[in-house]
Amino acid sequence: MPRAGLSPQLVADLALAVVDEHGPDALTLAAVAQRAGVAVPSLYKHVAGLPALRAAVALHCVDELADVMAGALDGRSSSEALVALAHALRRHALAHPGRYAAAQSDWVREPSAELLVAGARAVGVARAAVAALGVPPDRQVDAVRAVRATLHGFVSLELAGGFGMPDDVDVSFDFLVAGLVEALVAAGAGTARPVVG
Amino acid sequence: MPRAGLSPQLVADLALAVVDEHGPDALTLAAVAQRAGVAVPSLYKHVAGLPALRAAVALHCVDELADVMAGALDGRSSSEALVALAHALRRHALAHPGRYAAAQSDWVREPSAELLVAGARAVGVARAAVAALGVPPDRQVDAVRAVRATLHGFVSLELAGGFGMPDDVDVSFDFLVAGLVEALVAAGAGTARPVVG
DNA sequence: GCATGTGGCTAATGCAGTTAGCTTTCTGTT
DNA sequence: AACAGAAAGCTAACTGCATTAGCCACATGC
Repeated sequence: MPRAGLSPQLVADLALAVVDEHGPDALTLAAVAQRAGVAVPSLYKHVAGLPALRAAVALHCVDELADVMAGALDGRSSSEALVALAHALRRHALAHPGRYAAAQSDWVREPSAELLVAGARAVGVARAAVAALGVPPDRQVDAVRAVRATLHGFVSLELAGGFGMPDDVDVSFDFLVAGLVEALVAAGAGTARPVVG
Repeated sequence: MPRAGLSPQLVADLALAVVDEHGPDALTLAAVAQRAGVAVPSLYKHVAGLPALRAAVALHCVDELADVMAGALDGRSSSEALVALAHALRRHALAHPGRYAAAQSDWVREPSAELLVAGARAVGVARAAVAALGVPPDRQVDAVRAVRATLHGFVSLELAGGFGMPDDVDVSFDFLVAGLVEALVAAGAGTARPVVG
């Protein structure tokens, strides 16, 4: 019985590969053990159980998503920033649908503090984007919620195969993002000159 | 061994109750059998298995959602219709989170023809709403996708507990819906007078 | 009043996660 | 170099779930 040379990191990487190839629902200890060339209980030497493995994968995916979002903002301002964020997020989700799904908050039953921090970082990036658009502070929470709802709604419907019509989905996304930017800019303008009109 | 008097309908109703109380993930044959006061294999006399039971529940939930949406449109026109649809959908989802989740397309692996028809009906209602807003036919697919993405995105994030900030979620929703209506009206106006401006 | 079909049941199988406890291998100290 | 102990693998066993097979009893129809 030669040692397989596992480690918590390697187990998490294998789990990530499963999620990448077959989606979060396919993440089972059996699948990971098979990839590791190891019996299922052996995994418990490196990870506390399935929920812990899920938590590790989710943390990685949320961090990655936050990185993608932050990278899109880099060097851009005003509406360009939000548009770039939107496209970067969708591109990432389409390229790694399993990871995107694993980053959603309903996949892990009891989120750890680390996971909450990672999620907060992603939200912070979105907040920076709406701030760059001129949305005043007292509207930023609403604006961030609008951004998240819009982008997540579109991408999750698209990934779930919810768009049956043959019409170009890229066009629909551009349409949606344009409307979002417009609405947020208007909100900014509205509060920027509160009593003038 | 007195007969329990089950029927496919009754089994589906019990399944719906499980989904209502504990969410779609908690729907197991064991849970339904317990409610029915019956051994698990007995259920197979009335339903083909767990996937079939899920399909039945999903069909009911999608139909119900389409009804709610259609009911909101009743007697309303222009932007009022879409606003009413939005609030009716969110109200229904918050009142029956399990049913709303069960109505999503990723919950059933292989949707039946019936389920697709029910989904198409819901989409048709959304299309009627955007048409009432003056969105021209060649923009309606984009508009419907925007409506679905916006509403589903917001509601699913809210149900997943994704909104950590203490700020009023009702206000955020109104903000989002107002922006959506505005963007769709603008799209209608834009295509109504294509070359004038 | 019996024959039949239907609606229950128990038993058994397979697959998932998890725990316990054993053995082997690596490592680090003397 | 030898050995002690920790770390990493294993098998065995248990639980909960879905599913299938096959049995038995009730209810109905002739």
